[in-house]
Amino acid sequence: MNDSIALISRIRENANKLIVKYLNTNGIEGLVPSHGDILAFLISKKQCTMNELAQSIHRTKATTTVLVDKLEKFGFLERQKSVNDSRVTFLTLTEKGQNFKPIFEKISKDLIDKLYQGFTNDEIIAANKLLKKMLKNIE
Amino acid sequence: MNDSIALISRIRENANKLIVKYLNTNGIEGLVPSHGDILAFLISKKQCTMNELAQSIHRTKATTTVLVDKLEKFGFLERQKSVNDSRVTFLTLTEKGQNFKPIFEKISKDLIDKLYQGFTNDEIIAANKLLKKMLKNIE
DNA sequence: GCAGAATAGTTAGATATCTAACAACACGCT
DNA sequence: AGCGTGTTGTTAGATATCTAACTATTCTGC
Repeated sequence: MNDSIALISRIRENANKLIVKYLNTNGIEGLVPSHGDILAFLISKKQCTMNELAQSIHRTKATTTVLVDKLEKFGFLERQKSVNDSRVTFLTLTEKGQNFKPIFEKISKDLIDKLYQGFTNDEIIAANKLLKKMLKNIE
Repeated sequence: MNDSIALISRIRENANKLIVKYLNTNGIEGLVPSHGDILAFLISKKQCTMNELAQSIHRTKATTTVLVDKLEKFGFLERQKSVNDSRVTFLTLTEKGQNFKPIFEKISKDLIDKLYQGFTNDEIIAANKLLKKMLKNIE
């Protein structure tokens, strides 16, 4: 519907496909970028509530429930009820989930390398500055 | 999963929400950006096959069928079987669909204005150049 | 202590999107 | 003409994602 937006959409869709491809290459099938976002967040945060998680990955609580269900089923994370507030559920990575860290780092690097192939360092900085400015405009 | 990709994802998601909002504001409810892409393509192309359409909006044939079903149901476009090849279906806008043109133009303008608010002309040109370069890298 | 409001996470339903399979059709070669 | 291959658009099933509604729980003010 609009050239810039169309470009951005195409980049994102291709990036998502690439992420899924990299995940598969590293032996992780059936996951999508949002799953990756969750695992990445838990790698850095160690433990969080469903609410925190939903906010961090910019998804609704309902979507987060489904995403977490699958990760729990695959054995990447665990749920624990809070002892202070029984509405609250904490999430932590299992050992299997923690083993995701090196894979996550590799995929991130490969993705960036591919996205910015042929860019100078100045161009990379400029691109990110412009993207941040766009996002701020459209929030 | 990656800062630049995350930025791009956020921009795209916010842009899509804005498109839907603008569509609603202009009296068109129940449509999503892909519907808009279809109408825009038919505004410029007048008539096309399902295959051409699917390729132009970067969606699979299956998805395109569902999208077109809805637009046909809403009265924006019509299907006609080809007389030369009975597998082929041509799509054309109805009068209601053609009335979408000014709305489409307005939405496009509003969206760009918002995305590039506060940008110099050089920055806009630079942003698009960088985005094209990224897309080429990641295709 | 109680009532009303707010909150956390889940459930149900709808939808855009994909893959895979399919039926009908067209094409090219023998 | 017949056969094998390729093509078109649809159908079926799965899934991430949303909204809305919900239950159970917690919080706040009286």
